[in-house]
Amino acid sequence: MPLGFTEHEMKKIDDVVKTRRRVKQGDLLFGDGDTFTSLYAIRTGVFKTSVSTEDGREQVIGFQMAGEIVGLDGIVNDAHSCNAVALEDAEVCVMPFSNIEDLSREFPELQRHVHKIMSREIVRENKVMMLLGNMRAEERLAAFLLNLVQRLHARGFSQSEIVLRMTREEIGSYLGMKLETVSRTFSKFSDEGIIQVKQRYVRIVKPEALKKIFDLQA
Amino acid sequence: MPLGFTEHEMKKIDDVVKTRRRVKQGDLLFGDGDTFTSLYAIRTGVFKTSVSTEDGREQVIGFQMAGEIVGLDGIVNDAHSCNAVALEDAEVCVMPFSNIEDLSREFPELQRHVHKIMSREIVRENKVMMLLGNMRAEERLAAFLLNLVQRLHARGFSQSEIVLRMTREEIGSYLGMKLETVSRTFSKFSDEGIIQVKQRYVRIVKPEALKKIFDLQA
DNA sequence: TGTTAGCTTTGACACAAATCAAATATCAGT
DNA sequence: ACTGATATTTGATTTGTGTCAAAGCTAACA
Repeated sequence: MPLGFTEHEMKKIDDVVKTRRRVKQGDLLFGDGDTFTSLYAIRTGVFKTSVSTEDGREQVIGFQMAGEIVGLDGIVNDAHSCNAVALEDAEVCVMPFSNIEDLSREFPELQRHVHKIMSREIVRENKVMMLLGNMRAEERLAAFLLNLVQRLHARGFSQSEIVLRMTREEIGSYLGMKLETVSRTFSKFSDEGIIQVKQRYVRIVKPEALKKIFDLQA
Repeated sequence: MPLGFTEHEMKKIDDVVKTRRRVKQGDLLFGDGDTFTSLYAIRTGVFKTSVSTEDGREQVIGFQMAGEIVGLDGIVNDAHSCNAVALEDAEVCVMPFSNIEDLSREFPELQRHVHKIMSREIVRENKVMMLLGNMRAEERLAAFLLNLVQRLHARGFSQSEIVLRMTREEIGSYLGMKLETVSRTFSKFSDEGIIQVKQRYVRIVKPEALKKIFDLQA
């Protein structure tokens, strides 16, 4: 939440955020087609969001963690158009969107904050499109790992160690490649001494080498 | 613009939209890094929006036409993070974002409208991610063509005839494939009698066949 | 502590799309 | 209307990933 509010204002804003909901690992926070009522601020746990085709192919569109907002897809049609699944036991703040709209008419700071959140999501997706449209498998995985540690580090975790909450298949879906290719690319980075991998545990040994892969590669 | 306003309200809203700007073919409406001040509603002409890597690869992230809004990427950092280029001579309404924010605090209908526009863009990008991550060249081009005629038809143009405003390379960039592959796929559809192509002119002969390609394909 | 089910790794092979290359067509500007 | 620049098509070949298959690893549960 943004700064710059009086105590009284904070109180009103806090009210929007007071409802909590726990989501067990593997459970849906919301699903494609569900009626849209609220945005969700993740307090703990990691989620994946995904869309599916009729024939059953899944595309993971993002992995979200503490402090991030999910549910923005639902605003336009008053119904969600993707699935949000907890990858580990999680807790979210349920923020009824009508309350958000009411309050953000009252508080310009909050209004601006909401707009920035939506714009940030658009910009994030632009970057993913670049990744999916232009990059090769190694670049994609390098970008993915760097993005992940950076976000984890911003939340007080290690700069170099990651415990992945998602499977190779989910990583592959997000990055537009098959799980075998994800696995092979992990192995390749490991052979080159850039990372250490043991199943879900990844240690980034040479972050510069990863950066090099994904911005020097022609 | 949404309905349900009084005459007086309409007047105030119209004021936001009164500034016009002409953009010549090939010119930038805004570029990556430009200070963000306004959203732009396209009145005439077609734009492409794109992002680039340091090493010069371009990823087209969308083609926008009359009635669509560009510039949402700029809100989060008060600076644009993509380029918007006119693919033909165009005219836009310049809508200073601070005016939009002021007015949408006053008019809940407008506020809701702005939120929906941003959410719609998020949902659109989700679909593009599915396309880039999961589909094969033929499916991508089929989906692209169907999307294009559908939007053109909604604007009063033909259901079956398209004059492309973008090159094969720009289509390829958008769809995550090389221009040669775009050209070959056009030729293949043409050989199969699904479409007729002559350079930028495309006539969709069998729309069902295109639909079949992109939702029946395993 | 054994057993099962679900992940992950690795190998061999196939194939869709990229790359390289050349010919043709079209457009913009003089 | 000519001319150079740009866009498009098509062919030959290469290559990065996908596909299929099998074995190994891990974790959860009885």
